[in-house]
Amino acid sequence: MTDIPASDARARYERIYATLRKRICLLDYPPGRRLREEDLAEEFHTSRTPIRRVLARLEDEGLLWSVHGVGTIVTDIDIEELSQVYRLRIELAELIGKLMPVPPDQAMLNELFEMEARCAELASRLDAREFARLNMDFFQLILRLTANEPLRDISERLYFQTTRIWLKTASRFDHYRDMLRLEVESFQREMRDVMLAIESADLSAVGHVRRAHLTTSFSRLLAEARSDKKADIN
Amino acid sequence: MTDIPASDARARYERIYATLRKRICLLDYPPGRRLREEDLAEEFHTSRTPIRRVLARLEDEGLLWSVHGVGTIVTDIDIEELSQVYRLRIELAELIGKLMPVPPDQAMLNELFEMEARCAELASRLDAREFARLNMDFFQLILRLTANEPLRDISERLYFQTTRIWLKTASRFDHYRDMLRLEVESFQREMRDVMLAIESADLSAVGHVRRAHLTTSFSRLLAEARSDKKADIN
DNA sequence: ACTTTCGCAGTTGTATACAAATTGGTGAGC
DNA sequence: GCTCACCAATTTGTATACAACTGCGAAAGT
Repeated sequence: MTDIPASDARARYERIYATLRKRICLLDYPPGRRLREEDLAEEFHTSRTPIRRVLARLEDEGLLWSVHGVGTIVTDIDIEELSQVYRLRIELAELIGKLMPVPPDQAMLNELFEMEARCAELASRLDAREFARLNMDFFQLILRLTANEPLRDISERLYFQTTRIWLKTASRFDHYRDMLRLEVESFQREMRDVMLAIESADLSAVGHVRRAHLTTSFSRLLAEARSDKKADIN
Repeated sequence: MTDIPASDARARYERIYATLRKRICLLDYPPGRRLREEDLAEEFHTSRTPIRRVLARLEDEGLLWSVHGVGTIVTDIDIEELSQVYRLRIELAELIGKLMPVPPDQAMLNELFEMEARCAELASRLDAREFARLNMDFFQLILRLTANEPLRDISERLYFQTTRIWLKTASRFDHYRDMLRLEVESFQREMRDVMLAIESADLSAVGHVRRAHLTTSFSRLLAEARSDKKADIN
């Protein structure tokens, strides 16, 4: 059996999809932003047709919303609506260590060490966008701890549905930097706890650790958002 | 706020999608079957363009596989590969009763009674295709027991990824009718247990019941499939 | 007889012209 | 000055012509 031809059409499709998804989740395209198919077609040196396939998928996943005659708009996100996605993510986090766990190899451990270094550097510099990127990379590394592919796909999908909310919420606050510091510190603890669990060769413990951190991180966010909304009303 | 315009383009898209998905899962389009975009376009009185959007989604979900220059082919299914999806479905079954449970209204109970009648009738007639349809309807009713929409979406998606396997596996056996009878009886018990759990107003019990039945039903299938493979080798 | 090459038929992928829908503004009417 | 109707610009949705690719078979060469 030879290599799969890799069908560069499909490869390009995946590349554009990943690119746009990342832009949306890092708020390069903030909620409400209108994307023009023709602009994207020009940027990626193609026609509207392949672009439309990418946009259709992003729409199916809830990141975009196309309206005939108007445009393709980045969806807005509301923390109350997203709380359901979080509830589910919290449950799935535990499954990652339970369903077909994959002991990490040395390459993976090395990547983890690198990330820890990036995190330490981040703790002193406090760059929100860089935090979001690190968080994303860490998540995708964690996914490699399970060989259950549907679980990986679904977890990733839900991750990208929720991850924008932190950046968006925090950017509205004046104590933005305080929130970020708190979050980076919490993330640092999560990485440390995950590494300890991995070292003790207990992947289900990784699940418990991540579940706990996801829960606290979400309720912290929820509390902030609600206090903000209350302040708006008054 | 008035009614959403319902954008009949999107409604048609959803309709065609649901139609083709059902055909694939009832084996009207068996694994390996080649679909021609132009035929489908003609059947649904449209052009290839909207059809291609539907096919792209079915491909993303693993039910189809498009190859440039060859055709769009219904994917084959292998029970060993699908066991991962089953593992996940088993875990999610329990969540349906746990995350935002929705007490069933009278209309839903009536539908359940109707299904029970269909099931009883089925037990005497033994029609595999009708069994698959009833199973599908029952599953979609169960989904209404949770208001957690992402959980609903994901559970549905995984259901349609796995449901063909029973029909496909069973149809290869000469004791096909025995298998079907066994399966219908098991399904009948599942419905009864679910209704008992609902009557006692304990939706998390529904989850446990369904988890248990899904587990046994899958291992039964797995055992059959493996004994068959072994017989092939000898 | 076997192998290899070439070409044709058939299908999906891409580009593009056109249709349909919405928005915003402009001007007539009051 | 205000309202309403209508038109034009803009953008997504659809249809279709064409390009790219694959598989198969025929035919030529050995």
